[in-house]
Parts: sequence; structure tokens; C-alpha cells
Amino acid sequence: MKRITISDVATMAGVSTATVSRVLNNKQGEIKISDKTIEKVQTAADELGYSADPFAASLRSKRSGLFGVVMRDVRDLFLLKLFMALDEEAKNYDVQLLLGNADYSLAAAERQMKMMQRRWFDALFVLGDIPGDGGLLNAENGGQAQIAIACGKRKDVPSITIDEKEGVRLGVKHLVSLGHQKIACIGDWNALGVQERMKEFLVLTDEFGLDMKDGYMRDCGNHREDAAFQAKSLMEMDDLPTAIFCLTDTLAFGVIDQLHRLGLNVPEDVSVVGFDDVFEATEIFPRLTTIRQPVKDMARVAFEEAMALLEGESLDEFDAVNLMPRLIVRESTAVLKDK
Amino acid sequence: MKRITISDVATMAGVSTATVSRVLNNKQGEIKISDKTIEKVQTAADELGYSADPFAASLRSKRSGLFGVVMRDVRDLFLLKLFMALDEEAKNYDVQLLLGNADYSLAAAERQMKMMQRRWFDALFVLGDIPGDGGLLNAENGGQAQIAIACGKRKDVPSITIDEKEGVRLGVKHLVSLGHQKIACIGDWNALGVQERMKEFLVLTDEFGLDMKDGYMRDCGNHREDAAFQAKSLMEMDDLPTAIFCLTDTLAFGVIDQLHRLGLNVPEDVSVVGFDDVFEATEIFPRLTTIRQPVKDMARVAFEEAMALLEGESLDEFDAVNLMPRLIVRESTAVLKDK
DNA sequence: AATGATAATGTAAACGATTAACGTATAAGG
DNA sequence: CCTTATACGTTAATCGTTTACATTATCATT
Repeated sequence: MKRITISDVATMAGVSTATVSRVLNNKQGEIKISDKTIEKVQTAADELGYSADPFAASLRSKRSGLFGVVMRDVRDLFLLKLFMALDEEAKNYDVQLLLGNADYSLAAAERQMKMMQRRWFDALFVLGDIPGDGGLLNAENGGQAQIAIACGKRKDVPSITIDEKEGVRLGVKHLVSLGHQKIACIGDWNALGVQERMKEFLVLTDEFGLDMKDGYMRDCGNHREDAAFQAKSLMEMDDLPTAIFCLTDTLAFGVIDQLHRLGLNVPEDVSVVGFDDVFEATEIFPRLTTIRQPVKDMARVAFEEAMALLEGESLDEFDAVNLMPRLIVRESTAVLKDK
Repeated sequence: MKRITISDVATMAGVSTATVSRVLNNKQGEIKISDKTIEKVQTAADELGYSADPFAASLRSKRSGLFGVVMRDVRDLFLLKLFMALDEEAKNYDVQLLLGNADYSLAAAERQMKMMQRRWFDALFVLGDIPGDGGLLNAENGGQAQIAIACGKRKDVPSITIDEKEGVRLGVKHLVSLGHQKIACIGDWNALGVQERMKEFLVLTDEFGLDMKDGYMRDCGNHREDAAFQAKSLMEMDDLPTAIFCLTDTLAFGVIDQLHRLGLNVPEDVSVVGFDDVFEATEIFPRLTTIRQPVKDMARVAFEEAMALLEGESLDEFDAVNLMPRLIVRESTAVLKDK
């Protein structure tokens, strides 16, 4: 069973292959073609069930219409949300988004990047911190637009970030405004963005004159059970915190689970603030007060930049785009009770 | 900046392009080439930093080395685990796995399938139920191998499933052996596989002569909060179940959360069994007793079939492969206490 | 009717690899 | 020394599009 090619369509419609190609690729109506030929070509194509060979098309045009996404951990709730936002945004362009996983190992990530830079993809979005700047080449990898999202400010590549400091500030201010002075903080020091948040928390601790005890700062992996473990240990301290700022929603979920298990109520006994505002934040009880990362905006900007890059605009106009997070108050925080 | 082509390498190495191509594609050592030329070509290629244009290569060879994955919901914990298993298995082959999301809408799924069948991908794995058989064409879509995994037995395409009935049986037998007679069951009737499980549960209910009350069967979406809601309502009944069989781990998580919130202990007060054995099953407290779907095997078989199909073997040898689930006993189930 | 402008279509050269078919050395066998 | 087989390379066709450029059709104007 032979493949149906463009020239089959051409002969059937009684026109040249060039015309067929024009008709079929002329979505925006940029090229003038008589209605009659459009009609002829369309019916011929439909009748034969023709669809262009993407390899041949891409070989010639140097464009695949494929955008790649790499992330370090497909199980990360925030990155997943970001991916979905990108996928949603992709619908506004004539582009297919494809996710290549990179399991958590550095080697896998590099292998992945190599493969994706091999030019299947017109553009490449890198989500969350990918180990080592070495993986990303210059933004013009043979015409491939590369954009780093949520992995800190980059020198090598246009990057989209949020103002982590502002995010932490929003959370702390919220808790302070509710009367909290004893605020514990849980985060993953190994994650670039979260590390920044932790540093800022320490700064604010001074600025707001919080009542910090040794052991209020906790470093742990970004998993529910890690956070649960930390929460337990936290609630065994002599001087209990009245609020816990989790630098990731995932951590907050673990913390809340644990508190419930300990017979403590959120927010009555302990207030909990998250960070990211993943989907699940509204799907738990109590619904989580958190700092929202503006994923829609991030996605929008990502595509704008990618498209601009593909249009040939030069890199240095972009620099790092820094978006503002927002405080979303829900039910996991409350005014501090008098003792 | 011009692209480096194979002929650049050829001239530099002082050989023909054909030789370069052979050297570079001869991973298995099938073709005999003298060590000297291999050496020459390799150094030339390295020096120039050459890597083949995938479009050109694929146009000629009719193979991209890309395998596509479509799933209905990237947030589904089980499908994600399955995807990761596939990704792991892909490393045994010289293949890159790419995930195209299909958000939950039927239209999106169809759009997705169309795009993926357009022959970027050598093979296509469809995970979980995709609406309407119409989406999947015959297994030989112009040489593209298509395989349906975890979406029921298919007529149109080779499919890989587990024995859902056996899975449910394992769970029920386990609970019964612990002395439970009042077993509630929560599942999502809209998900094909889960529907099958629910039906089987009803059958077993008779077979084991369980003490079923009206309202022990619950239908709800596959989300934690749905399950939490059902659990709450369940525990407000006059005649309380002593165990809850959740036909999905996700549902089990919601149920356990809720039970904790109600001040009930798992498994002391209520036993809970899940289904799927997702990663999170060991990351919660208590660790979840569940029915494990053999994702590794599923992935292995999927690739075996895909490869065979690509080798040109014919479809009918395959039929539906049905794998056996296993009971994994952890800490969320216990012997029924006397009242 | 000739002219020129403009619109619509056709021609054919890429695009950059792979691979079938076809040489040419070199070695082995007689 | 000749024949034949083997190992190693090369030549050139081919994959199915897109697109720069050439050509033809259409039509208003003089």
C-alpha cells in the first residue's frame, strides 16, 4: 500500500504540486488562490485522504511545528500545572507540545536535552531546575528557541521566573498580620527556586522580628512524607510554632496530613501556608492558603518569546522576565488564638 | 551560520557520505567497516560537532525513533506511573518517548490522536480510556504501530490489560480473610477499567455472601475530594462498613484523609484497600494495602509488541494481552476487631 | 490591437540524509 | 599468474515536500 503523495493529489486535481502545497498550507489566507483551484485541490485531497509527510515538509521548511518540554520530575505537581498551562496556550498557536520526561538523574536529563536539541523541535521549554547550566546551549541552537521557565535567572537563555522574594514576603506578611510570631519554615534546599525562598524567609525573620527558635527552619525533599516527618518533629518541640510556612504546596499537604494525624486542627491549632497554588490546593481540607505562581502568564510569555525568537528577533531584548506571585487566602490560615 | 552536513564530514574525513552514514548508524556492528575509516569518520564528526538532521534521516529511512504516548489526564497517578515505566523501558531500545497531553475533553483527545497519527511517531501508546474507538485506527496506520494500554480489550488494535476481575477478587478475599463482611466500595463508573471492577465487586458480594447495605456502593469522580466526600457520607450511615475498597489508589487517599479528619484510625477503625499501587501508596500513613498493576510487565510487553509490529509481523498474533495483578499487603488493613 | 500591470499557477531546484547497486583492492586458492 | 571471493568504498537514486523563480492568464488602458 503506497503512500499518497502530494503529486497524487496534484494529478487528480489537475494542478501542480506547488499549487497543492499552497492551498493546503495557506491557513492565514496570505497567498491568493482562486476559489476554483482551492475547491479542486481540497476535494482531491479529501478524496485521497491525503496528509503531508511531516518529515519531508520539515526537511524543506526547517520547521516542525513541534515544541518540546523537558522537566526534571513529571510527578512534581507544580511543574505539571505549568505544563498544562503551556499546553493550553499552545492551542493559540499552530503548535504541538510534547513532553519528554527526564527522570531525576542528571545523566538522564542531559541525555534528554541532547536528544531534544537535535532539532526535532522548533522550541524547547525547560521547566524547573535542570542540573548544570551546561545542558542548555545558547538560545540559537540552529534556529531552535530555548526558554527556561521557573529555573531561576539565566545568562545563557531567556528565562521566565517569578519574584520568589516577593512571594515569601506575601506569605510572611499574611501570617504576621494574623498575629503569628512563631513561624516554622519547611523547604527543599536543593531546589534552586525554593532555596531562594528559604534565604528570603531568613531575611524577613529579622525584618519582622519574628520569634524564631532553633529548629524552626527545616530542610527536606519535596515529598509529602518528608514534610510529614518534619511536621511531626516540629510538633514535638518545647516551643511550638503557631504557623508553618511550607515553601511548596506538596510539602504543605504532607504537613497538614500529619497534623490531622496528630489530632491537631488546621487552622485552629496551626496555620499552614503553601507556595505554588497547584490544583490540589483546593481539593484538600482545609483548602490551602498559598502563594500563587502565575502559570498562565508564564505560559503566555513563554510562547511570545519563543515565537519572537523564531521570527528571528535577537535574544538580548528579552532578558529575564520576572512575574509577580499573588497571595491566595483560603482556609488553612487563621488569626492566632490567645493562649 | 550554515548547518554542518554529512558531506562536510565526508570531505573532512576523506571518504564518501555513504561511508559516514554507515559508520554513524552502525551501532550494532552489523556492517563491516575497517577500524581506520571508523576512526577517521568519528574524529571528523566530533571535530565538526556534526549531528544528523533528523528530518532528512527520517524522510529517507521512514523511521523517526520517536514513540508517542497519549493519555487522557496527565494528573492521573496511575497513568503517570505507567508512563514512567514505559520511559524506563524505552532505554532498552534506541527510542525517545514523548508525551502528548490530551486534556480531558473528547475533542482535545481526538485532535491529539490525529496529530500523533500523522506519522511523526513510529509507534503510539494510548494509555487509559480514550473516548470512542474511532480515535484509533487500525494497527497499521502507514507503518505506525499503535497499542492500547490499560484501556480495555480492543478489537481495532493490540491491547494490554490487566485482569481487573482477578484484582478485585484479590482485594475482597483479603478483606474477607481478615474477617470483614461489611465492605463499602468506591469507584468511578465512567472509567472503563474501574467500571469493570465495580461490576466484579458486585458479583463477589454475592459469591462471598457479604453483608451489603444500600449505600455501600459509591460512584464518584477519580479525585481525592470526591472520595473524601463519599467517605464522610459513608461514615454517617446507620450501619457502618468496617472496610472500604477503593477501586483506585487516588480514591483511597481521599478516603484515608477524611477518616483521619473524622478522628477515625486506619486500619484500627476502618480498613482501606486501594487499587493500582501508585508511588504515593508507600508515601502516606498508613502505607496502603492495594492491588498492584504490573506496570513493568505492561511496559515490557508494549515495547515487544510495538517492535514486532514495526518489524512487519502481523497483528493477529497478538490479540489482547492480559496480565495478572497482585495483592500488596501493607498497613491500611487489619483484622476486624470484635465489637 | 498592443501594452503593461497584476494575479494565478507551473517548473524545477533544493532540503540532507539513507541505501541499493555497483566498483575496486586485497587476499586466498589452485 | 589467473580466478574467485571477500572486504571495504563509492556513486547516484530516492524520500516528499516547499519555494524561488519563471511563466501564463486576465483584464483595464491607451
